[in-house]
Amino acid sequence: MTKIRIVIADDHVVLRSGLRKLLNEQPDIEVIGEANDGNEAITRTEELTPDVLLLDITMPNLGGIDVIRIVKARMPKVAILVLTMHEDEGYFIEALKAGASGYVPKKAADTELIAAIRAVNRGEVFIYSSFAKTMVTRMFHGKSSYQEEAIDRYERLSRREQEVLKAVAQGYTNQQVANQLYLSVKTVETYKARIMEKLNLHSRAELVRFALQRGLLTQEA
Amino acid sequence: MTKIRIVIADDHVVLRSGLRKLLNEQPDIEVIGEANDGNEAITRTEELTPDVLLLDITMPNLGGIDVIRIVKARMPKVAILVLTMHEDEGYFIEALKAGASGYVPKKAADTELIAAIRAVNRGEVFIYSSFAKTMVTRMFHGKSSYQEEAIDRYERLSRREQEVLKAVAQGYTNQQVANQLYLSVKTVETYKARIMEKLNLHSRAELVRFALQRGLLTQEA
DNA sequence: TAAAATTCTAGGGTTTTCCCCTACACAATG
DNA sequence: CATTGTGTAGGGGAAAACCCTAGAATTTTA
Repeated sequence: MTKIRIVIADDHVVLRSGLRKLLNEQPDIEVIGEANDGNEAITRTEELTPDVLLLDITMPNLGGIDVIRIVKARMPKVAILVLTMHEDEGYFIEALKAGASGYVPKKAADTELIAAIRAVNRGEVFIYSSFAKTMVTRMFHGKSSYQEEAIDRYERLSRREQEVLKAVAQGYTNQQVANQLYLSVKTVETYKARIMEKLNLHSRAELVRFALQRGLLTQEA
Repeated sequence: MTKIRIVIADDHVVLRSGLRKLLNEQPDIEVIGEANDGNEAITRTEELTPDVLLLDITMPNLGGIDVIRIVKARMPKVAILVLTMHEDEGYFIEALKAGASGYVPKKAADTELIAAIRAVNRGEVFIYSSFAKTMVTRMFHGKSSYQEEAIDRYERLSRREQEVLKAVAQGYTNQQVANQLYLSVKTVETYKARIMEKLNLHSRAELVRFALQRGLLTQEA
């Protein structure tokens, strides 16, 4: 009997250590490597070719969604299970679209995590119960497509537009953004208008909420 | 030889489970209880009177800083060790002021966490190395008092001012805030001006940054 | 308990910012 | 080679924000 070979990628060392103990206790699971950020996650996965990559989305250097895409492109046989503190449906959908096989929040029970690992290793898609429920509810209320489409469309913003979006959400005036990016205020205004149109937003408040959901606003920035 | 008795309070069940394994492996440490939110942290601590309360700051229902204050007021003998993903100096200082004996980020190594537990159990204050470093650096640059005072002064804002601060940071216009709170725009403008003065802020961007650091901007809100 | 400070509320007038529409060059794409 | 997307920007009017001032209510302090 071969064990399920796992690489854990999470920037919280304490969590990794704990998980390692927890998972190694299982008779059918073996942690074979760890990674501290997105880049490491990719190299470790390529080096070790695990059965399952247990991945946190919010990590320094390289965002988890991109890691999923890259790993899936290079090694489609590695099942990716996202383990995250985000209980946001936006991330959830995106992770699955990018190629993840499962999505488990950190507030899940350890037994659920283990069940998820086994499921994705068998080639199944594991959807954490409360997310499944939320999805159904949202769909009934017709909110799903509306909001998730907006979140999805973020990727279609050009680089400049993304920069402007972030700066505006941070509370800078158009003039200040223009100074930061060495542009005319007018140019910034145009970008902003296009952003609003593309994302179907109608006020700065909505724009800020969007940025928050996308994780664009952090302490460091 | 009596073991160090610990209660773990964190809303991430997976993390708790892992930590439990990790800590119970130590010969001198014993996890005697867990809590899923701030309220539970308090009741568990009162029920079990552990030697050390290992506490996450960001939890639902009751914020960690308040938990520190309450636990310290009711059971001053329990050492509180904060374990958090925040690497923000603001939280750090506040936690210590509120009565925590130590502060360890989740990205710390497991050995450091264990060392910290032993230290606070002995009655020492454990300061994670990088924070100590940051503190010293900040002091040399004179930034410490400046910014931390501002963070401190937040509590001196009146309730109305706090409401306005939050709403403005969320990107609402003064008019929109006024509508939400059933006030005149003019009143909101006055509050905003006072907030800016009290916190020594000079633009919406600074206000947003402040709100972010204070954790006033979250996905839910 | 009286005086002082703080808080809640809001208007007038000026300055700044934002928003709608328009415009053009360049690149990619079909 | 024409349509679409991106980077850039202006003019002019509307909206929002800012500075100053101010009174009533509440709280704190001397």
